Amino acid sequence: MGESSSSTITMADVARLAGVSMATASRALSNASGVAPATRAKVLRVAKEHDYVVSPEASALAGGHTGRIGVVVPHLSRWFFGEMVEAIESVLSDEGLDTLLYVAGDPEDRHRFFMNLPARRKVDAILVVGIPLTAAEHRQLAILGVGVVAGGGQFAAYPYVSIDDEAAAKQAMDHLLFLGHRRIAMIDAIDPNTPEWQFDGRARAYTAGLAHAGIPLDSSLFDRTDWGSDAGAEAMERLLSLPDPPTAVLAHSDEIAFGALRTLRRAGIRVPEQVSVIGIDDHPMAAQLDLTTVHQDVRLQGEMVAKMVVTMLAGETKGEAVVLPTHLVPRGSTAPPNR
Amino acid sequence: MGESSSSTITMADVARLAGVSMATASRALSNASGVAPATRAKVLRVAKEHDYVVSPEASALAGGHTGRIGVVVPHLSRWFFGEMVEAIESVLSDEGLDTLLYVAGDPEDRHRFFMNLPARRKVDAILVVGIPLTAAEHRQLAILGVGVVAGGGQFAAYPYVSIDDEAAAKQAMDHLLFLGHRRIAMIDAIDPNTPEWQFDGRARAYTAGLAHAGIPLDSSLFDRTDWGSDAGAEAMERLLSLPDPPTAVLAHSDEIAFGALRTLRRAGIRVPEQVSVIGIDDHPMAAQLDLTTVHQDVRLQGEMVAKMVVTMLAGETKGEAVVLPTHLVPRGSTAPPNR
DNA sequence: ATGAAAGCGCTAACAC
DNA sequence: GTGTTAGCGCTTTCAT
Repeated sequence: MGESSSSTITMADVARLAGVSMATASRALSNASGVAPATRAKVLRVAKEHDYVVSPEASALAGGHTGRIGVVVPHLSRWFFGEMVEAIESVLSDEGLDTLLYVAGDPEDRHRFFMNLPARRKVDAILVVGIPLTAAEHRQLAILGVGVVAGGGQFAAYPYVSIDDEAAAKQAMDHLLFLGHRRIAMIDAIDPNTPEWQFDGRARAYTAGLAHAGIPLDSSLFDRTDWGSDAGAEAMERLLSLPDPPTAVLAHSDEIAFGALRTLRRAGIRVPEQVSVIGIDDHPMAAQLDLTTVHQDVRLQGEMVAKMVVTMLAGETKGEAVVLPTHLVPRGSTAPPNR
Repeated sequence: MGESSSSTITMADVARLAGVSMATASRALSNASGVAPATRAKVLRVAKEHDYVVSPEASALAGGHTGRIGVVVPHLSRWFFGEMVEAIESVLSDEGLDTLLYVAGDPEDRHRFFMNLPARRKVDAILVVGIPLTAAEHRQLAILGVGVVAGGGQFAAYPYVSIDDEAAAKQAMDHLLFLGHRRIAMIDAIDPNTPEWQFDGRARAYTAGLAHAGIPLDSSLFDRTDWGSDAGAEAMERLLSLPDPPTAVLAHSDEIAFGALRTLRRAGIRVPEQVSVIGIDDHPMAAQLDLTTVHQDVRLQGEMVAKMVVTMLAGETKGEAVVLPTHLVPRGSTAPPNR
């Protein structure tokens, strides 16, 4: 009854109670080798009886590692990242590692994160999700002096887990082309000033797909904007106000596609009869909205990238890169063109 | 050029380099009082020059606090929790506190979290989001020996920030009743075996609203299921197969409402002409789907609950509770009944 | 297999 | 205002 006098018990106490030295107690508790089974058992029993857990701070100070992994994401309110972090946390906690979360989405937070490095001396490794790093950021991360693994995007500099963005977008483009579309627009989430040589994979697949089909690129059909459904809605408005609107739209993501669908519905334009729309990601709401899209397994990516850091921590650092497959999910928002 | 020899510099080094004692260096660096401005400046300069940051482990060990807040959520892939955690992390990081994330949604994870208490000795406070605790869990949390603050739900035991669920659902019910509906169904996210005396606020508002309008409760119209749009879709199927289907549906959440809308659309039933649907939360996709709903400010809740722990840590522990207002957002999914 | 002892890097009394 | 001195609770050689 009542809380057991929560007066923190130390390892010294446990050692004494078990009739062994602190060294032995430490070995037993940390599951190290060189302890007689019987001794280990006794120590463990005493520890359990007194509800003892080692002080992570002291352990880290003396031992050199923190047992924490820093996870850096640009957002959490977007489904993709929430799902990813949920999967990562699940694996890490199974491994007895803690997740230290850093949200560094908008430019200001991002700058602060990479300049101040709040994770310094606090983590054993860093997991960067969905943030393609600049050279300067890459240099800053190196200061942390810990391993880095990346996920959910294309990163040459670190071991990573990702889909092939270009391949995914190609699957979407192939679908539209197969249906017979030739006047195809893309709404991309990318800075409008980005030069062609550093287009993201999805944009490259768009231009390549057109080129391959012998369709000249009409720059008015290549709309660059923000991510998010509002941006998608506005982009669709621009596309509709064109003298010769597209018969099909490839959205950089499902969320952008949602916005495009909204604009089309409000304009009274029927999908897919008058305009086809295809997204990428297979967001949970895509099924709801009957949006044709390209599926990627986000949860699996999170699990794999988390396992990758665990492996790295274990010292078996293979500088690997895992690329997960994607596939088309045909639904009701795409059909052959009527023009 | 190259990484500055990352050999970790200690406070002793900084002190020596600045020509002061470690104590003074410590005071200067921790922004404590009792240091001559000039001295402080010098220490700070030396520290910056050598790119020094204190060891959190050592500091925690000696000082007694960790600088970390444990944040416990049931999910992250759902918008509500992602948004909440994003807001919390934002405030905490502004305060120089780190966010230790724990996802304890499904029964198994939840049990493990509360039994093993992985956060023990690792955090200065705990923030529980969206998990109404059982008495046993409450007792377990006490073992942590740190302050607890709750958010996103109704919690009597701790200081908390939340909306008034009953009031929010009442706003929805009032709207439906005002429109003239009398055959109103509710799809609730609650275990079907829950006795009436421990209904959640939203369910209470439903039964109370009916009673107030003199409408007898038809238990076949009160559908209890899981959260999530799939559950909502299935519940709507059940409601449609009733001999006398409802003219309006109150969904426990927007996500459930999304599922209901899907079923209605697939059944070719027009909304709101034949059936009205109203949700609660004002999920970003609600606007997209033109769903009438009750708005709550999730981001603000996250910010406030985070500030509450900061206040608590500062010692000004007011056992307060903040209840944020909600309001109806009329959109196109509700209209007067036609039957 | 076990123990003794030396830190890990810092904070907090307590003196001066 | 600044310095001295104990620890904080553990891990880890190095002995035994």
